[in-house]
Amino acid sequence: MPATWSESAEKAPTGGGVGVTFHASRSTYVPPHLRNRPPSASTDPAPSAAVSYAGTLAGNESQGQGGAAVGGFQSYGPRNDRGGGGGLSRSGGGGGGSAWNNRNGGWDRGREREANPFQDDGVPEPEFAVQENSGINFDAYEDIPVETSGKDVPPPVNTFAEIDLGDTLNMNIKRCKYVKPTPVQRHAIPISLTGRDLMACAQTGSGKTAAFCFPIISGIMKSGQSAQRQPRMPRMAFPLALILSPTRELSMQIHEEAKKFSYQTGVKAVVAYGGAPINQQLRELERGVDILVATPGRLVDLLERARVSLQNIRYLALDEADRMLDMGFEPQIRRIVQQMDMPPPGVRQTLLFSATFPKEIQRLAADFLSNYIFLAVGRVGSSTELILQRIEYVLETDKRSHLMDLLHAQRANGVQAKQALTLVFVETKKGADSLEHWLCINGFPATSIHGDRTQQEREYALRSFKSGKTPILVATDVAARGLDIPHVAHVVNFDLPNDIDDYVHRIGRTGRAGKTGLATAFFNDGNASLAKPLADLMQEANQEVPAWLARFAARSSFGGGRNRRGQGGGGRFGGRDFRKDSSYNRGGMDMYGGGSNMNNGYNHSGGYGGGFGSAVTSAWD
DNA sequence: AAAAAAC
Repeated sequence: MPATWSESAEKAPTGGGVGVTFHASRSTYVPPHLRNRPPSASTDPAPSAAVSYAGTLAGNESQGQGGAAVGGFQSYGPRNDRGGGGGLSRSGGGGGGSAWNNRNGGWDRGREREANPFQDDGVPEPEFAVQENSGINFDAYEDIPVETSGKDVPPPVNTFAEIDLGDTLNMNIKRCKYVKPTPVQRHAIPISLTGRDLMACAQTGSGKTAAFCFPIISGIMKSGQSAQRQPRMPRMAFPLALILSPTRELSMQIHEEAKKFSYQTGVKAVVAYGGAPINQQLRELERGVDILVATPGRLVDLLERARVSLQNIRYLALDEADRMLDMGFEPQIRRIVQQMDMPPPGVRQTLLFSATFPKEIQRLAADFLSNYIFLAVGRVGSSTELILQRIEYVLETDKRSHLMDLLHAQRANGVQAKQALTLVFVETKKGADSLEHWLCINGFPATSIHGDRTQQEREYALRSFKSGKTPILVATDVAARGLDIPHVAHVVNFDLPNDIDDYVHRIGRTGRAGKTGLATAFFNDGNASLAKPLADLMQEANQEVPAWLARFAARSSFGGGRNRRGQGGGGRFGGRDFRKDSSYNRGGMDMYGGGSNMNNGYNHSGGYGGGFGSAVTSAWD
């Protein structure tokens, strides 16, 4: 899928009816040998998508809940421009093979041809994209403040031309329609190219994936070691780079991006994640892999089967790094990074990226880094000002009817509103199922994504949402982080999360690439512990804080509710390196080290009873 | 207390 920046840049100069060219370039034909292939097992985005779409045309939503397109949403019905037979008449640059130069094609076996990743993103542009004419709002990113710390920080660059990434990579950057580096790329790429370890906090959707992929691809190309095999162990893969992410769909997305960036460079990216047949992934790995994108569980499986060795790893990247190191994931990550055959910090290069980075997680992360540079791009109120945040007091029993009011209003609001994709977050998997069902029986075209659905169902739901076929997606936190879904105009926090960082990531699914977005949250007494950090967040983002919420905040913070978003009087800068805390200089890494209350002005909020009450989340989503 | 992540 296109990075949001590239996509916007592409649309900007052409204005009005650009989406049309997109449509013309979509391959719609499904070659016979690819029909009925399970989408989840495929590493080729184009054919897998086509397969699913064939299914879409034939039947209903996977849940079998009919009546989806009933009340007023007819415009989202099955697209009929799919069978147009225009598959070959691709316009635009990119060169290279056609969409069905598939690796499994018999005539091509052995010397496989690299599928052109620019040809088809796997998901057709929604119909309403035709009407979309908003260009990227570069101005919104011009004055983003940046903080770096660490020894000998290389200076940022202003253009891609200033960076020696190599001709092929530069061509791919052009193919992606990247005009100039985003703020995080301007800083992170030079740092990574000098071989330094990096902890980077940057807004999602601002080109984070490219920021760690470009230096990795470039470095592998320069080393001339791509696609190494070990003749003595032909069945074991020896990747040079490992990119870990917390969800399967995010790993898929990173892999799609990595394939674009590495097109015709000779650098091979492979993805491995659970819920999908392992055999196809094993075959891909056997063919050679430079960049392995994976979720932790499947990778551990592959390591235990001795099908992957990490001994040649020169680059380790953790996307959503704070999530990867939180309680749920940390043991697995430690096992992969510290207890297998991966080279230690200082030998490998380690790159950590996230939009949020609580101090206690920064502390953990230091174990994986060597002499690293801390980078924070973004300021409270800069990026999030693009998202209009609305908090409404809604009793648990009223949530459904209130949601229906919102959706009706949206529907009645004319063309603009109809174009919107709406992402609804709930707390539990059961809640997701039940809300999806309720929406469907009430005539709203909804689907859902959560961890109890099969991988096939998850991927199908996401595609159906992205394409606009099912413009309402009910999701658990599986969809909260990293996913780049163009055209999400409205995020509804039907249930608020307990952690303010999760809220930040959730609302960040809208308002991307300089566009504006709307985020509505249903708040009630059950969310009291979130009142204070939520009110602080909104204030810092120049949002209007309802008086009743401010009262809630005053009450709950008084009770010592632990919230991590500290409060630094006034325009506190979002990014902060935990090494600047005095506690760090004591050398001891004890959790409640003596100095932790003395950091610069953070601790006068009510919630610091636990020593880390003051910990601050870094840059913003 | 929930979600995610292997079979």
